[in-house]
Amino acid sequence: MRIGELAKRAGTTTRALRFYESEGLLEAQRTSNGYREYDEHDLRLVREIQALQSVGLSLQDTRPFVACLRAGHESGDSCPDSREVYRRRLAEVDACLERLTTVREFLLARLAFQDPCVVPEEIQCTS
Amino acid sequence: MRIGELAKRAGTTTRALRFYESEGLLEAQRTSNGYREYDEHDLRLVREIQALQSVGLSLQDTRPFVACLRAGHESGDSCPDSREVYRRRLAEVDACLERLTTVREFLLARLAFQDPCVVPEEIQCTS
DNA sequence: GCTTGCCTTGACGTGCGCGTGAAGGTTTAG
DNA sequence: CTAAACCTTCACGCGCACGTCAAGGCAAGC
Repeated sequence: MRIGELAKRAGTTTRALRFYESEGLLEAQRTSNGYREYDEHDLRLVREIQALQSVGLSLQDTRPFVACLRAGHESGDSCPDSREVYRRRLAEVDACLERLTTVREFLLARLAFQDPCVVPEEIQCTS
Repeated sequence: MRIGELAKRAGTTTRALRFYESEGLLEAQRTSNGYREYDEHDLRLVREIQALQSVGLSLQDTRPFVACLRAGHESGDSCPDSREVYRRRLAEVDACLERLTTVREFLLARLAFQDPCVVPEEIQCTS
């Protein structure tokens, strides 16, 4: 399939797919006229990238997973580097949960006109 | 006190304080030479802004609190608008907690080689 | 053969919030 | 006298994942 169809099936845009390629995450065969040609394997790869992004991983973080799939593994998360990324993200999420719980208590306390509780230093909590 | 001292006491920069002023959050008396002159009340205001930011509120969100203090109230969060901001942020935080909990379960499942669970659509979870 | 709609590359723009940097000048402190 | 602190305004940065536009090449239906 060509890039437009892949984009449609993956629910994204051609621009995003070309961007992934420029980042070395997605490779495409080329037909004689220069068009990119993809198969089901590529669709799966894009879906993997999307799934990883949806749990808050950056595009850079998806590299080990892509490499793992390229190396022939059944799933992208069976390689050590991928699992390390998972562990790192898990630690981030845990820190975020703790932080947000504190924030929540602060808000509840203020709404209840109680003493303000102390909110500790900042942590990045994204997506 | 002048802007440098206020910045130091509040643990911020003179640039940030001027920025707050440009946003209408902080007002200053001016001495004859044009220098900004602040008092303890202003320091308290800056600290309030910082506290609100630390629980994930934007500078815009701090406006009602500042207005409340300006209106002469003892604390910035005793006015209806301020409390509405708290409630809105609380709802955001709750959505974030739910989302991050799902993400956490996804990561744990993948790390345990179990079936991947579905992660729902994205929510902004910042600070 | 003409229109429509794919596709190509490349350079630059966007959004967002929260400031920061630089330039160029005046006042104060020691 | 000199360095540090202050003043103003305009513009720029940052992080990241793309979006937008430009200028043009193929393909397929009518």
